Amino acid sequence: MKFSSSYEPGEFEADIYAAWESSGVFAPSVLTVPVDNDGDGVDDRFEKPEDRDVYSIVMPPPNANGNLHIGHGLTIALEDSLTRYYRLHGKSTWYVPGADHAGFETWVVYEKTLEKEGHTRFEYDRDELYARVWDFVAMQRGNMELQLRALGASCSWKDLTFTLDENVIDRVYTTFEKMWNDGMIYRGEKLVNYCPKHQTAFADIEVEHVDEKGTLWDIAYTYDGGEIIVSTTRPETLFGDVAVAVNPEDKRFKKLVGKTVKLPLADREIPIIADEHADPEYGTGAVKITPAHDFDDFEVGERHNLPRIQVISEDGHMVNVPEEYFGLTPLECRKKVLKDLEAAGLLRGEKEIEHAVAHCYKCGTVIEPMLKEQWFVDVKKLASTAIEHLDAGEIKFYPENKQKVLVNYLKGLKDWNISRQIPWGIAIPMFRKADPGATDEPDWIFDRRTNLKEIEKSGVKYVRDEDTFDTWFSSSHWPIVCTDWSEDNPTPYYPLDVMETGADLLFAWVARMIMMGVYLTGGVPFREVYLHGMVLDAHGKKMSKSKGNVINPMDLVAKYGSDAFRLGIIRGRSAGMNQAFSENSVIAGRNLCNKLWNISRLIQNIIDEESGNSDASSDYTNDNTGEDWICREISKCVKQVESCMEGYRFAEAMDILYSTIWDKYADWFIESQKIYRNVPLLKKSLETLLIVLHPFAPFVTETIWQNLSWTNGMIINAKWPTKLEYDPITAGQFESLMAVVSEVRGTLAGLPGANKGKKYALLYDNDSLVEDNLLLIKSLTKVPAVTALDGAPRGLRLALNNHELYLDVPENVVTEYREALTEKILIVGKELDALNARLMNPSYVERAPAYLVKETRDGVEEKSALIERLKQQLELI
RNA sequence: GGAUUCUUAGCUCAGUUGGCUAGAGCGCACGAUUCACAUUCGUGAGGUCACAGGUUCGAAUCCUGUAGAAUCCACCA
Repeated sequence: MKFSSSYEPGEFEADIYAAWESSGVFAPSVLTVPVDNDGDGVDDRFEKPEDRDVYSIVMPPPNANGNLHIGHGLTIALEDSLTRYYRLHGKSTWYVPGADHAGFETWVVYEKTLEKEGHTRFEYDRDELYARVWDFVAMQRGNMELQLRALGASCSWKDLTFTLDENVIDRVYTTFEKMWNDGMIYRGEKLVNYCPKHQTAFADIEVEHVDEKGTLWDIAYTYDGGEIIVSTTRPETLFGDVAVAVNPEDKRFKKLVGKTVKLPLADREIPIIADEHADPEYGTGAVKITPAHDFDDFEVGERHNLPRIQVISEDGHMVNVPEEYFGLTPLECRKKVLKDLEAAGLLRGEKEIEHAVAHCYKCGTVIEPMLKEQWFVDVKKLASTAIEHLDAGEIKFYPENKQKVLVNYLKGLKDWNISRQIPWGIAIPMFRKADPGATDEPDWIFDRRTNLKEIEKSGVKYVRDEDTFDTWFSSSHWPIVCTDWSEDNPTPYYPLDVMETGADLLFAWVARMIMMGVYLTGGVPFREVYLHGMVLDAHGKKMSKSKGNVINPMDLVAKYGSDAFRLGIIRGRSAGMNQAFSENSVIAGRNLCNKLWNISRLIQNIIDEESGNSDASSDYTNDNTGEDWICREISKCVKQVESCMEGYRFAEAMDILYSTIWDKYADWFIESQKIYRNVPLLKKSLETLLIVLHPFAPFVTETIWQNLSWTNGMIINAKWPTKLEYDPITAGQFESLMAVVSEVRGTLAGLPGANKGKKYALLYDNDSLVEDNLLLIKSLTKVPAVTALDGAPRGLRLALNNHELYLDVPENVVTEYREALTEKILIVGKELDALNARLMNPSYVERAPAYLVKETRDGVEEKSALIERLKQQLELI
């Protein structure tokens, strides 16, 4: 087999992925695990999750017609590592890939291309637009899926779920119908966040609040014998005022409550009312009430049963206003109103203030609160049931604190506006009676035939609602639709083992999946939630196109390989934390892959040289120095990786693997095997490390596996290793040897002056550890010779270890070394003092655990002995 | 305004219930090198763990406060 001198990922990755995919290994092997709970001979449910041998996880669907960004790269790296890890454990794993129609995002892109062609959405009806966007998406689709493959995602492609798939729409309609029947859906005229540019409403969560400077104007509203001055940032909405509110506790205005005042610039009287909303401390303490254009005022209006007067239309122009203002944009109107107020002597002051202004998260346009009839979901029950399940600890969160944050959010959750005025989405299956006064039939009926503009029921004509669902409404079904769960067809893959996604989606998505899962299935949709933080640029700044600091994951994959990217993106990352990312960590990953490749190359060379040893790995025995030790270290590594994966500590698992492979396996064990060759152990140990690394670096481990002469099948299907056998005493002895080697190296490198780094022979006196490992020590330290001391000790005594060892350096060099030696004595002396001080403290000796006290005592003994040896050496000079 | 989190080496970050002399990668310095790997090997420098108190035999870790940073939520006209 061929191992070139360095690992070239580009030569292998595509073929390896194709081999996995065509072998069918991505699909789950077990479909049902029936259990007969009550023993009546009929299977009535599936195994409890903790007993089952399946593992399920679904992919947060990337935009179907987009490209993957760095965050997707992280998502895939994490989810695929989990999937592969549990597959190696023999579980039937199901990683369901997805593609998102990305309602609003895609719509914005498509609307731009429409504009470029000189058209607007208003020229077409909904079905036409839907068909056009469908084609538009189909044309661009596929990139994302290729990129998932390039990242090594071992997901079950035949189960790919698109958010507009028929079964998704069916499920959403079924849910909507159920909610409708349960009385949880209502049509309400409410103020919604409305983007005048996109002409659609948004959920609260889709709105971005930005602190901005604004002006607060004081305007006089007059009444017989006086005036009341109100403060407002939006004078143009004055025509929609229906009241002036003052705080009931505010003594200044107490007498005025109940009076009416004249609305400036308009011929209308409005009442002065008392409401807590008015803050005596803010502005003048009196506030105008415009229920149709302000969220607070809307609520005040509800409390006081006030009318709602809409003065800004959905396309952003003034309506229901005096003629001279009609048709102006709100901004034009504001200017004119201010001018006219000033002329009328009613403008009493203005002041700069800072306040939060809502913006469209996509185009930045200021959100206009707009009175609209929309479908709402009553969330009270959904949220409270979800909270019950969360409080019962049915979902474990990583990081832990997110559970509290989520419950807090659910407690304050407002009713959910699910109507969107965008054609690209799932149509709302509701129809309105064409002639409101005609019959006793209901005004609205549920019907799935959203492809029809009109339907007839009981002889009454109904017209469809043209709106579509908020994408989060359908997305909240994701665990259910991906696992194909249904009332009559429960599956062992539901609930999911884990939901992995970005921490920024905790509210928008995770919260809704939980509410929906609990509502529809009676149980939580996943057992655990792992939330990753944002991937920031190398300087800890958010990546954005405008800043030009966006890193494209595919560029890194092309440059360093898929595994390098995966290793790099996971490194140094912990749950929920936004963390910086730089190419350096990818380079470190690439280096590890290359290291492993070369380790394998050397081992294969050794095996090729040892004739007749190309059969599958067999039993091994540890015969030589270092072998028990590496078995111990690998066993330790496997165990630690297991515990890390259980706690979703990916970065830590990787660190452990990195140092085991590099600092232990390559630097010590492989080096020692250049002297002693234990072919069965070489095979076994390499296989073990390859398997344990495979979840993180699937391509290189599989490529090596395929290139080795003795391995069978594919590593993706391998069995997770059990511990390697070793003798702990021998394992410990090797550490003494390592310490000796390190001291020789360190001492040589630290020799003074021109002798720095020069190699001198190592002399030993009556030392079996050294005597038994002459060749190994010579090879590891690169000293010219390791020989028994003849005659009196000479040269430089190695004092750190309790061995009688000397470096055979000339007299003058020893003398020059004196200073370094003195310094060392001082340092060790300080350490000894610290230990002694601890022992002098009676509380410590009394109250600290015995093993610690013993360790301290041992330390004192050790350090004293060391100082003794160092002093002897000094005297020798 | 509220919530959550963070502050550890030049940089990016680990440090699981408090326990010896606080770790890693990258970077840096010095040295090595035909014989698996320069994507290499060896050695080393670099930290009053943001600050101030407290609890404890013992604090990077727990508590309180201060300062700074980030994210999310929020109706301040």
